[in-house]
Amino acid sequence: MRDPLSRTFAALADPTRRAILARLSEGEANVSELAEPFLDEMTLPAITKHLKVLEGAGLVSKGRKAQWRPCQFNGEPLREAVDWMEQHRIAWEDQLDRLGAYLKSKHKGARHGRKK
Amino acid sequence: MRDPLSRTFAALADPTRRAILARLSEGEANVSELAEPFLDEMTLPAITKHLKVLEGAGLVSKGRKAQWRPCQFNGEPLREAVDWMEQHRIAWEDQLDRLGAYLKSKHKGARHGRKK
DNA sequence: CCTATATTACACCTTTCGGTTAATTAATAA
DNA sequence: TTATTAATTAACCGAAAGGTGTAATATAGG
Repeated sequence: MRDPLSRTFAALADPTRRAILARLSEGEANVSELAEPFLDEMTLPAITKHLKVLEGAGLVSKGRKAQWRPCQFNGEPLREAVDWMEQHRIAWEDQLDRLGAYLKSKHKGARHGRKK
Repeated sequence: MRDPLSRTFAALADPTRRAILARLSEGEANVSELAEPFLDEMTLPAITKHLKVLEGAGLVSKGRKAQWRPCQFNGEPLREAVDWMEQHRIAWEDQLDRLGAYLKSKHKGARHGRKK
């Protein structure tokens, strides 16, 4: 996943990472706070790795305060990702609209014995 | 990746698959048509696999017309994905707004020797 | 039936992912 | 200095991802 968009989507393609982001979108937290809800499912190094993926995607930035690493959410990369999705979702809807209009016109044409 | 959201994001986390979706958002196409732009980078079975990932995420549906498999885009799964991103992006912006307001009030307080 | 075209299935390989345990660094506190 | 807390690093593992080449499967048309 070299390109930024792929990195963003890949980072989001994991429920643990999404949960971490959801937590961070409420406000900053350090690593052990982020890890706490998952410590019955996985260990701390696993969380460290997840955070590194999120950092790599630019979705999280980590500071330092004594021995703690306060993490912050960064929603900026989401914009490009949302844009991509919306652009193609809309193209798809337009496509459906055109299909619908075509079918409708064809039906009318059949009923009236002509097109338009 | 068992949950639908993870499947959607994972499917989008690959530039080849995104290109296929982009192509399909313009209108239906069969497998070899979709493969054509990539045949110098990879083989047909690779495309078949990518299509299967996209199908698994519900982003593409495949029909059959003689020996061709016309593929269609389905933008429905994108809705949930966009919703997730927007929800947290907005929470993040609110967070920034609150921080900005706090800093501003603190500055005023410092200038006037009191808070509020 | 035979053949050509479109697509998939199968077996395999290499790299990445998501996790582990154990050791290590960094900073505070006693 | 020693101990404690927070977090990372390193080495390793199994499974999944993303490819390949080769065979198999539809389907249409002589």
